Amino acid sequence: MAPPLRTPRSTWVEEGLRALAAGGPDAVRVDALAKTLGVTRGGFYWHFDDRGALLAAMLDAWEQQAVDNAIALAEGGDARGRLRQLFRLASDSGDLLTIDLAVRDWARRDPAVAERLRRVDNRRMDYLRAQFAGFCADEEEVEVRSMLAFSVWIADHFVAADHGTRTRAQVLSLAVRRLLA
Amino acid sequence: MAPPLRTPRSTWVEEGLRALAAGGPDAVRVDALAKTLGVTRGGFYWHFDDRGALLAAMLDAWEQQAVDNAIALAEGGDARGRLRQLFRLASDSGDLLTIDLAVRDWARRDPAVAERLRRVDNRRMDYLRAQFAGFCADEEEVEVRSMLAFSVWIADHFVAADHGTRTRAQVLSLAVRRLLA
Amino acid sequence: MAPPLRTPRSTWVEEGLRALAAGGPDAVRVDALAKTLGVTRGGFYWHFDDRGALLAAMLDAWEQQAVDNAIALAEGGDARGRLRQLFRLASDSGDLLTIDLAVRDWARRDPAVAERLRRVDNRRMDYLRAQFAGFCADEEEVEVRSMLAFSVWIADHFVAADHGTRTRAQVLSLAVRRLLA
Amino acid sequence: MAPPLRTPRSTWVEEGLRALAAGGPDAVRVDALAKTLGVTRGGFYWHFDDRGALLAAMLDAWEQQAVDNAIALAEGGDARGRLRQLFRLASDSGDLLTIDLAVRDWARRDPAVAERLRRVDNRRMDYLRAQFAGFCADEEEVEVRSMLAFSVWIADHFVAADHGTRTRAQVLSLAVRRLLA
DNA sequence: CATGAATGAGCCTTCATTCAT
DNA sequence: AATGAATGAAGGCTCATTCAT
Repeated sequence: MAPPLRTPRSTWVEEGLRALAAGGPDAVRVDALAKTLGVTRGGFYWHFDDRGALLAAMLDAWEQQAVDNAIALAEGGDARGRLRQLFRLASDSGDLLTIDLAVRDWARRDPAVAERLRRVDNRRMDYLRAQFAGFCADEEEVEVRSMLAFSVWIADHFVAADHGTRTRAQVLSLAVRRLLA
Repeated sequence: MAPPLRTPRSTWVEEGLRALAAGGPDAVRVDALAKTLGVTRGGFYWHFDDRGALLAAMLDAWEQQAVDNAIALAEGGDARGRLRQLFRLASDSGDLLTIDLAVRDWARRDPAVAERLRRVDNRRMDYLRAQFAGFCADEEEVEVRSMLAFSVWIADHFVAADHGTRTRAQVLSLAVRRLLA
Repeated sequence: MAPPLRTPRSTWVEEGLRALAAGGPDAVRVDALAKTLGVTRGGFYWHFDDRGALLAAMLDAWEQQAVDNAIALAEGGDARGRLRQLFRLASDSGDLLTIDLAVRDWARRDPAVAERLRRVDNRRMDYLRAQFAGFCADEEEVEVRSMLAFSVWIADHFVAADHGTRTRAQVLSLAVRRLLA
Repeated sequence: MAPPLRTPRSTWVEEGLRALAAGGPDAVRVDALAKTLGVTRGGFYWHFDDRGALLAAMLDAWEQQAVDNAIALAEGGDARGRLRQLFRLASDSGDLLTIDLAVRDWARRDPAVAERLRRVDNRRMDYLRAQFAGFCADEEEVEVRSMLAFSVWIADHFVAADHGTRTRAQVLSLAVRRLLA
């Protein structure tokens, strides 16, 4: 909020990702960002050729973070522990996840974004497969469980239904127990 | 394409839903629709107070369809058969599903839309629960399976990952077999 | 200046040509025209797809006028009389001529404009040739005189030099006498 | 292209004239020049108060060159030879001429430029008169021929018409022969 | 002399909306 | 119901200019 004398490129990217998460790619408007950053929109064009260049930079940053994040989560414990940890973090780390959802939606309309998303999702699935393979001999079983796990993770933020007397977290935890059996 | 002399309200709604599916709520632009319908925007304002009124009407129409559709799918066979049928149709009925995804994304930004989505999703989950209860005694088990099924259905259209030597359809079918066990 | 309730397309074209004459193609700015016409720039886009469409329409209008004008000047008298008339009018009809000069300059930077200019100039030269051929047997002589006449006409508005004790008009008239000899 | 460690004032002026020739005064943009010179616009403002100062300096340089050039062309031979030489060079020396045309056009919109152009054109006409007077007794004749010669020179670059079976150069040469008779 | 960064005015274009017919 | 035309608020981009370093 405090207008820094110099607004580095990265600041624009971060603010852009925030806007993306909040309102989708259409909400990434140059002067909206400028206003939020307390600078004028003219300065933006020092760092970026045009709005498209910002969107591209944002995708780069997101891809970077998404991968780094997956790697960071891998630390410590055994396979089951790592998976449990993954699910726990999924519910928490709001910011990264909201960006993820926004990118996922964006991908439905932009083939280039779809391609990047595929790259990231594949790396995540690879990681899931590696974990399930740690305690699950049948390769087919590994694939199905990985897919179910990933689906639950994604759908968690798109499904709006209630679960009667149980909370969503409870049902999730039951599902996880089954997947880790 | 053939411009009917009179363009009824419903035509605007249908075209609006098509635009929503293709590009999200921001793509529902009055003159874009008018151009597609081969008329000028003037007529629009005879049917609707403003753009917001169209969006509301679109949501009404979608809610109606989404429920009718779930009911229509219930026909014939036993519980397992109905669930299998559900999954089969989910992969096919492109149009309705694309609208569904667009609404789901829209809901993340608009509380009123979120509320409607919750209503619709709850009815769908109720239907799923009823089917699983048909061959599954444990209530907890019913809830978990319903949730997994719904998650897979939703995530199917958001996940971009590949499945190695298997196709997505194959993995899906393996997952369904497990859920129906 | 009085804002008419309806501003027809032709008004934009006329005002555009005025701006072109006064400041070259770069001076044909949408909101400058709008301000002059007393309307908002938004209305412009009802009549034209974009600024380029206006420039194209302006060129069409100019080509039309330039040709009609040359034909209109052909009326009455013998060949020498028509040529004298041409030179007389050239000095007077300020508006059309200023547009002509602006187009001529514009053509140096835009190949499409250059092509149109060539069309118009060729028709004018054809007309000059026809007149000189009326009293001049040698074809070569006709070509040279036509070229000199056209050159004098064009250069008249680009040459800034003085002529000592004589006015430019006097020297011009001497030159014309020689060309008509 | 090789960026000198120090970019002297004259470099900016030369590049400015190049831009003027290519696209008119509007094309003389500070950062466009900077980019071409491989430096940033910062240095520009060390040499010039503002854009206007550069334009003024460009005009100074052009006036200087235009006069030097006219004098340089005067060398050797008799009057007729010098005139022939003038016409020959006119067709060739592309760069200087293109600048000349751009200035001539600019003058139509800027009185200060018009004034400078008048000065330069007058010196050129004086030179032409001196040559024609070398073999032409009648003063009136001298004036008319000078004017025609200058007109042909100027118009040569503004007229777009064709000359049927003859090339423009051929018609020009015929015209010159007549003027030197 | 020069760079990196920013300002602010100005221009082009889009779009929801209004209104007379 | 619909057309033709216009308004006005955004929003994207360019460019002359300024300024700290």
